[in-house]
Amino acid sequence: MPDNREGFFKRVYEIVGRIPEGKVAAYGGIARMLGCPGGARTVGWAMRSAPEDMKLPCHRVVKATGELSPSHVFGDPEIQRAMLEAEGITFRADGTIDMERHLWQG
DNA sequence: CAGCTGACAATAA
DNA sequence: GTTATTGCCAGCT
Repeated sequence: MPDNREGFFKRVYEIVGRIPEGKVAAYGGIARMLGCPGGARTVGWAMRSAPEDMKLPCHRVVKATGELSPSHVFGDPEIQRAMLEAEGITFRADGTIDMERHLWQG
């Protein structure tokens, strides 16, 4: 495909914005949709640079293991947890998400 | 121009 | 089962 890195951000924003409510996507999962299976870090880095103006549900993007992203990202550790809980995401006793129930695949 | 960093993931010990 | 290390892509310094 023609534009790859040019619209990498846009591509990530689009995928993240397509995550349905009550579901979560892994960084590596999104990277895989983009065609970059090893671009897990790049996806996360794109989120960090993603402006709030996009209203991207970054809280729906978590690690492949089901762990939430580092707390310092949202400012407080319970922010993402509360958001996902409000969305209908179920957490395990470890505080990780049930990827088997909420793992979203494009 | 070259090297480093960063919201990860997978493999090895 | 847990911990440590390496690999990946794109943007910055």
